Amino acid sequence: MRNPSSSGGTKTPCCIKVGLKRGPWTPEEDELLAGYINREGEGRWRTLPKRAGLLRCGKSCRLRWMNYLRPSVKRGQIAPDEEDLILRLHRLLGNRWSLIAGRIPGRTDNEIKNYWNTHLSKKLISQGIDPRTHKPLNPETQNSSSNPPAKAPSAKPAPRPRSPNPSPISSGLEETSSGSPAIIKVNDQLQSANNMEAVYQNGTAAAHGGQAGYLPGAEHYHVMGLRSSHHGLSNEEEEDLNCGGDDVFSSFLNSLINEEAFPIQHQLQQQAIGSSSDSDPMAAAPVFGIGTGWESAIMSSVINQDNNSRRVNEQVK
DNA sequence: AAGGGCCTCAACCGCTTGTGC
DNA sequence: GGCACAAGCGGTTGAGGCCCT
Repeated sequence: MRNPSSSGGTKTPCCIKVGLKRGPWTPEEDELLAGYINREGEGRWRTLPKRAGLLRCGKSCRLRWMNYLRPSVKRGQIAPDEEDLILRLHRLLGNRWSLIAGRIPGRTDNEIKNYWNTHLSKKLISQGIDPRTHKPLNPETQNSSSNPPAKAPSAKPAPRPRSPNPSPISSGLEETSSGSPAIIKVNDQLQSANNMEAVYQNGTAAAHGGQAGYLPGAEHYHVMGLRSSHHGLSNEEEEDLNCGGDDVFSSFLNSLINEEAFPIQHQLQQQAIGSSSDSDPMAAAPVFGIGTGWESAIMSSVINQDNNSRRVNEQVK
């Protein structure tokens, strides 16, 4: 795909540095990689290419496996319900594609990211919705067919400073001085969701021992309620993880995703039916109450989760 | 038919995070 | 605490196909 000679940065890409192959994968390479991983399993990507007999860097192998060769990867069109889920999750999580992908079986973060950038963001813009904040665009630009924003810079996610806990919500708060209280509430709640994620990551970090075959992020995905069939655990182990794991964040996310969990909002939506666009994401924006009590549930469940993870890790050993 | 522009998405890059020593 | 290494993540790129004129 990309021209190797086009990478003219100050740093030399690893693949060029060691004279490895770049660009599109050939069927032969796919076969080599898939065959090796099926025999030996995932992991140790840095040394995998040499062991598998591939002239690729480990990163490239990992990406090819994760995004294309992995058996669980679903190919083909994004279904309408998947699209709706992506929209809802993006409203909740922002550009956190791996988190979004984790909740959509068979879809990869790359695929969802591409689909968002090429389809959904444009769709939102055409509906007068800012794809970054899920808030209405400037009313002046709204419903303005003479000034289509298809190629507007906002169609692509704006570069954001990297941070340990990137918060898509911050972008939603930028204009809250003029925004509605409902949006502020939403964003407060979502910020809490981000914090919750951090709690979970911290809470399970101790259980992430360096066992052979351990896939970083696999338990994290589980904890986050992200069903992943490629984490290297058997069904029994996965069930063990599920059992008693609480998966509160997953439940929380589900409750956010499911509008039925928001009676007020649902009521508003019912009222809005017929009077506004049925696919208006803002019409589906949940209106949160304060003090749901989930935070304490999270904290207690973290302890259970941690203990449970330790137990499972012992079994894996 | 041609060719220019647009669109899609696989692949890459740079950075961050986690872990072991 | 600092360093090195492995892995994951989000942003970006560009080849190839499609569409329009």
